[in-house]
Amino acid sequence: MTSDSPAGDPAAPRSKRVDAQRNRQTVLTAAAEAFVAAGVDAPIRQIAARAGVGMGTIYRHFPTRADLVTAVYRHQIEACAEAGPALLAGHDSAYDALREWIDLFVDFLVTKHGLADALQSDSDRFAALHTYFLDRLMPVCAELLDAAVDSGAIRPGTQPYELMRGIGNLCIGRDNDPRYDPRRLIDLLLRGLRDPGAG
Amino acid sequence: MTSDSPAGDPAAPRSKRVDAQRNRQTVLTAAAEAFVAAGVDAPIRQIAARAGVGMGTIYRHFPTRADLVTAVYRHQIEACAEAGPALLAGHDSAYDALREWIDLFVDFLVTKHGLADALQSDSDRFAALHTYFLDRLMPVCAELLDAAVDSGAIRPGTQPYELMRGIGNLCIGRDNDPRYDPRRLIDLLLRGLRDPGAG
DNA sequence: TAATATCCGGAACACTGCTCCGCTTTGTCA
DNA sequence: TGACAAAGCGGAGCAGTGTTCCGGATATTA
Repeated sequence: MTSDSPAGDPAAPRSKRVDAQRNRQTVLTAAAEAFVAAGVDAPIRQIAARAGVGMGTIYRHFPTRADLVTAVYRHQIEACAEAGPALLAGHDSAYDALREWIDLFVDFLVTKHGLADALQSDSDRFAALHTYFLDRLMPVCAELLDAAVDSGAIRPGTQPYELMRGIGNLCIGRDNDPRYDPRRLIDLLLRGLRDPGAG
Repeated sequence: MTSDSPAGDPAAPRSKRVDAQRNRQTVLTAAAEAFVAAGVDAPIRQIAARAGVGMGTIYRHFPTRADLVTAVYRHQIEACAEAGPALLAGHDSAYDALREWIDLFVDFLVTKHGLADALQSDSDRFAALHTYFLDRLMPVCAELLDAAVDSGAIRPGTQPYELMRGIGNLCIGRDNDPRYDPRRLIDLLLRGLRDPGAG
């Protein structure tokens, strides 16, 4: 939002060359397709071939893989972040808002093959992705969590970081094994979060 | 237990050469060290160098990485499996037995860096490891779970596979971030499992 | 149009898993 | 003991991946 606006920004020394802008978009599209087909681990060469560009082009626009993944999913991450306050405002029960937001978050993770895996990957390649997710979504989660605690629906003591990471972890696993549904376990988790002494 | 006994088995055509047995043990020791130092993803070349053998030797004794990991941790997996019935017999409350067994399981996973990650790895390299864990531990978990359900301590409906995999997933992440403790989330999970209508 | 800043492509390097086969060592039998 | 066959060993070599780098192509500007 700060660097993409070519119009009349006096601080911006110059706009990107049009071919560069075009390539950036082409790579983004190709990457999105490749991620669907092969997960966020799709080989760079494969993405480059699909986009019809060289590998160098991808690395110039997106120095790390996390940058590429972030760029591809930015809109959806933003949507998820913005849904938090909206849900809170639209529900009488903060707990219901929290639950629905988590549903959104889980849907996002499980439909992007390998995204949850990447988020918890031990490799440094995805560190920036991890950071971006946390920076953007953890405050939202914290707000919902606090509201639910304040309303007495859930017990205090659980930290937003831990909850988000736990949910993310439960979403790991790209197969469609019917024996494993992350949502059922997350449901259990939320149930365990409820304060038995409150409605 | 079936192939390691060289003594007097009439079905065994011949015992392994002593140098082969020695190498197998050397590799096992080196692998254990490497796993501690670099996780279960430690490069084969590295393990080979540490053991002072060629890569071919490792691949001959342990055709897949899962075989190597399995062999290294076999004793501990067995111990975990055998602890199940013992805990059940030693506790009045099946729920307490289940909880303690899960503690054991979690301790095992979190102390072996990257083991939980490997268990849920998308890669086929670890498929056999996954299978071994499940074959050996899922029946144990099922027994404990059934007993806890029968005693009325927890609600029915949760499958052992789902529970084990969920717990395994929660243990993923090799860092020691104090903000994330799998045990706290697993505690929440167990709390959600309890039948609110029972003691 | 000419000059130059920018960008592109992919060869090249490093690292990994894994296979394959010539050579070495061990066990056996006369 | 000596010789032979079977078993085992080592690591070169192939394939796939991430990442860097720079000569050449292209767009922009004067």
